[in-house]
Amino acid sequence: MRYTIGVTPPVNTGACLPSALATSPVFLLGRLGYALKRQAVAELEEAGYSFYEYSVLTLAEDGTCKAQTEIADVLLLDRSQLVGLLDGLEERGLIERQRDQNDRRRHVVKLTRGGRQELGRLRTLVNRIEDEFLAPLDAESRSDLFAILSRLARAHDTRFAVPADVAVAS
Amino acid sequence: MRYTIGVTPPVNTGACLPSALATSPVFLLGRLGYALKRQAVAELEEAGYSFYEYSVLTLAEDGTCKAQTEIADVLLLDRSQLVGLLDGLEERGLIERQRDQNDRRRHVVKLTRGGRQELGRLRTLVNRIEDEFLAPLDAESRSDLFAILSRLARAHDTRFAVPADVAVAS
DNA sequence: TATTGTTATACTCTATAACTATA
DNA sequence: TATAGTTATAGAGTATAACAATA
Repeated sequence: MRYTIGVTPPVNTGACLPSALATSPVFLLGRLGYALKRQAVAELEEAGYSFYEYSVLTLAEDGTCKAQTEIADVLLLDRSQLVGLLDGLEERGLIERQRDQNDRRRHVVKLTRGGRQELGRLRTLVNRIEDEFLAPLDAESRSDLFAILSRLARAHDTRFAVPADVAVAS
Repeated sequence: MRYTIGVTPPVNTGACLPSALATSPVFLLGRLGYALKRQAVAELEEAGYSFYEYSVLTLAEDGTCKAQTEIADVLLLDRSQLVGLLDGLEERGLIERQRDQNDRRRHVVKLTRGGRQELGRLRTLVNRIEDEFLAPLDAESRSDLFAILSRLARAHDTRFAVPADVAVAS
């Protein structure tokens, strides 16, 4: 591992980034995104899960994506990658695969009771990591950041589109 | 490649991310950082450079890091990785390695005139990509975002520390 | 013929260890 | 003995192609 926050503080060699890099949005956003995710990946791994497995459990709970292809598409990974992930989760009794009776090629992925419990644990873990990461910001800055990131995400990635009714309801 | 903005718009399969993921800072920040960097990586590659090569050229221009170990530390990559990068840049006449006369184990990395020219081209390229990425935001949101990201970066990564005098001067 | 889930394989990065020359 | 640069190797993660079952 090369870069984490919290667990392994970055080594201060005294050297600083040149401002041409330190003030570049690509560099800033790329580095922060990577650092935060790295931290989440590390702690999830300690808990026995990969970040993908956490994402898959979340998607299985949501239930909008039933078939494996849909799950893979939403998570931007290949169908073939998903197979091994689901195998592991199924062996641990966290999800179940059932044949879709309408189209027997498809598998419907369902979260088990145990899977729901584990997901709750993992979500608590991730929430704490996020809080720690955002700790240097006051409440207003946090909500500003969230609003701006959401706007960018919606503009660049249709998967972040918010169904209007849902947005109003919740 | 799985995820780019601009060049290859994300495929809209109609499926949306569950809000538990879409509203998660880890997911948002991770995804946006990855997407922006991915775009920069893709276009730099078309121009004949890797993102690391672009970073190395920038560092060589800055001149604060002279030895290879220092450059590697600041860019969070291993010394051994840097060797090949510098080989390629030197073959193309963009940088030069000279023995440090005070400590003959060390190499001093210098940007050549040609390297400076190329760096100018690449920086224009990266600036354009960043502008396109931030296009959905108004000027105030952009400066808010930049301020917040900078604060987070300084809090979590000492390499982003701003020497006080430099901060005032520029 | 096209699609779903699956399997097997290849390739790219990155991490690690070991070597040399200098200190 | 420790450090700078280098080289070579191994591993993780990902991309690609091909297969069987079903539509």
